[in-house]
Amino acid sequence: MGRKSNAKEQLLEAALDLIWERSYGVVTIDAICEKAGVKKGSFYYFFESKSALAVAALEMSWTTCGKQKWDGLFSASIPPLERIRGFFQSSYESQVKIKQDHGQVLGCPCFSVGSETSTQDETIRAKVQEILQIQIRYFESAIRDAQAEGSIPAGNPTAKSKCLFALFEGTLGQARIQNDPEVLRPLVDASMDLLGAKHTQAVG
Amino acid sequence: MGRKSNAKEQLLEAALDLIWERSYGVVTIDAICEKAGVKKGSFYYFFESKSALAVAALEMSWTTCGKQKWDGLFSASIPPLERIRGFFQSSYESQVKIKQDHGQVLGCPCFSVGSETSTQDETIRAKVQEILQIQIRYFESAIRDAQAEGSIPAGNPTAKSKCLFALFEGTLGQARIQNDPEVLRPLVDASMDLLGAKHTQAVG
DNA sequence: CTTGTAGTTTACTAACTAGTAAACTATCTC
DNA sequence: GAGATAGTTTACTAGTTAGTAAACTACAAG
Repeated sequence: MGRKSNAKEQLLEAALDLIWERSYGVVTIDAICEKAGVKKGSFYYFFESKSALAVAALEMSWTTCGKQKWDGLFSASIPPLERIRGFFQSSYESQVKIKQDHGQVLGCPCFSVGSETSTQDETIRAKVQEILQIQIRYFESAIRDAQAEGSIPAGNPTAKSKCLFALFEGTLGQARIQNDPEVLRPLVDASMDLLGAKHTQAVG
Repeated sequence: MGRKSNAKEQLLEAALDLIWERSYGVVTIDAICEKAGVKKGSFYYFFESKSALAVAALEMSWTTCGKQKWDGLFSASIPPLERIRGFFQSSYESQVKIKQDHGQVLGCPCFSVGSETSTQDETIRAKVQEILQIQIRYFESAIRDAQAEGSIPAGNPTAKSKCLFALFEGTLGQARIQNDPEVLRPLVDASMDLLGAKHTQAVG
């Protein structure tokens, strides 16, 4: 009953896009509404604030896009070190494409927004932390598998995964600041170095 | 001739503080003026925009604080790997102190502001990139020295330094998002792992 | 002690921004 | 086709914001 609408989805998409391209603090509700083609009254019908919209947008982005992508890249059907190499290769390719589409390397929306808002907005901070923790577990699982099959030396997989993830996010940040996806290129090999793996040939 | 003033310095300090604590986009010129105890007319006497102020504040922060600190920590009088271990130990301690003073882990102002503004403000982006490139060279030099004395295996020092720096900034970002300086603790050892150094005892 | 210079203060405008209230409209169910 | 429900639109307020202009003040050198 009532009438149908895709305004909520339009707002979520517009918000994610604008915040990713620009930044959380600089994007106004008016700008999000305009990009979404939705009037401000409707915005407040669906969301109580910009903050609430951002949390919902990050959640949506992860559950409807990110998760599938990570599940595929970290599939247990792939040898563990190949998962990691493939993931970094894919990240590089993603940012190349983002630069083509948006004219800029944008990096990781979660980490950027999290770092920007962490001292100002607890709900965004918590959502970002939740998603990042999930992502770290993909690394952890692959590292554990690699250690089990003996392709890298034994060691604390939790610590190693955090380390690898920090390397990843730090490099993404650099790529955004330099607006150059090539900054991500060395990650494929650097990650293997970090884990103590022997060098192998490139991923397909 | 004319009259004396410390308004410019007050504005630079207030701006750096506020932008570091909150974020660039969310801090207004009015807020900076209030914190600095300076009227807006004076602000526009010294700076043409918030962007120009931010560039000047980052520059000042590096030349009057950062540089001395890095010079001391990366002094050639210290064995190369100890420089790196000492640097990460010092970064950890800094963030502990920052959390005590500001109630929050704040990370690296340069990287945070750079990531936030890179798609929006070319002058800030360029200044941030300049400072970050300088910082990477401290790592590079220490790595070269470590390789020369044989305490780590040979390898491309430029690539390794970028890698180490990304690990550093990524971890600082995580520490800010989690508001927990302990996230930085493992960097001392993780950096040695990354460089392929044998484990040694803790720094003094 | 006066004149030029460097910096300060006030008062203002115009645009923007978040947020609200209420009238309005489409669609489903009975 | 009468409600009820779900969503939309308009028009508004009150507060904030960037930026400007011009009068004002302290100081130093001649």
